[in-house]
Amino acid sequence: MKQAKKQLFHDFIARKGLKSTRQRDLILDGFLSNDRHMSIEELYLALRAKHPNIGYATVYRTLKLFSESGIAREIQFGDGQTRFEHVDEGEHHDHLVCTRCGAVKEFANEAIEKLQAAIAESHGYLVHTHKLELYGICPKCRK
Amino acid sequence: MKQAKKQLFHDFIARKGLKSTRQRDLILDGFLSNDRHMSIEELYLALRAKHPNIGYATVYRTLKLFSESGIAREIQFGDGQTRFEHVDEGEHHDHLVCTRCGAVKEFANEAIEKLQAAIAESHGYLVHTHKLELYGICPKCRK
DNA sequence: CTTATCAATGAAAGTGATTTCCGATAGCAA
DNA sequence: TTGCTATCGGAAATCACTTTCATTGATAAG
Ligand SMILES: [Mn+2]
Ligand SMILES: [Mn+2]
Ligand SMILES: [Zn+2]
Ligand SMILES: [Zn+2]
Repeated sequence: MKQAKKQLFHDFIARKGLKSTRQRDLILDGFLSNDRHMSIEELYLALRAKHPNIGYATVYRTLKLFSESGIAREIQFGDGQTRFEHVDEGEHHDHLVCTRCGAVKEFANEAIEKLQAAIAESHGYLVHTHKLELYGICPKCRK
Repeated sequence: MKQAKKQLFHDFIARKGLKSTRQRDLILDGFLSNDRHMSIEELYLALRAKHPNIGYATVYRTLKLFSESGIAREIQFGDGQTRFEHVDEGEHHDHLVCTRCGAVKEFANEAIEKLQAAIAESHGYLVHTHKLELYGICPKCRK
């Protein structure tokens, strides 16, 4: 699955006539082997620990490429940091976010998805994305 | 209803020992008589047209006060601008946002709200807010 | 109706998170 | 191996707020 994403990204690189570079591979490895909801800075610092002179701008640009290639998606939990999560082919989920510790729980609910589609339909909108986030306190933080 | 909100805000001002100023009244009027989902800058520019030396910082601070007082709520549609919408006592709604022209349609769906509560419950989260936004193309933009 | 007091205001400076610029590097086609 | 450019990394620039500070003005006291 990690291999599949590497493959997808390499195909994307080739298709677009972009170059395969050491940095892109490092960043891809870092992204794929870390938490599913990392901010640019978190990934940058993690990579920086092993590769002292990788640039923030390169991490930033490469994450954008991951989004374009379809292996990542930008998310925004309202804490001022843009985060990126892994995208699995044909899968969709929404988020439960702990406002105390930042923990993120993913969930999928077919009934809600259907209701959303019906609402969009009834208002004549052609929906291409949606965002459903529940903010609260996680079980751990509730003690 | 517009009067009710003015009253609520004046009560808030009094309760907090804040001052009633010409600017706060102007901004309140501007906010109440405009679109329900304005960014700080949009409101600032609209006010500025009639009152050339009102400050951006004042609009900003006053909108925060509106939120505190309960007559407004901050929302974030992911376009990088914070928006403020009117709050009606005891009412809740979510949004359909046109990614072409920016049109916003409000909707409320009790079934979805119940499903959300059930999901939070099943994961042990104590939810205090949520965000549900459907992004797509509005009927007008679909032509 | 003054005056004194201190919150409120507006212009400008400061922040934090990107986003872009630019001279130096390094893939990769020839 | 070479030469052409895409990429890189560090720095500068942007953007959307957010705070600072000298001045102004709402209000309570006299
Ligand atoms: Mn996720
Ligand atoms: Mn609304
Ligand atoms: Zn938590
Ligand atoms: Zn539209």
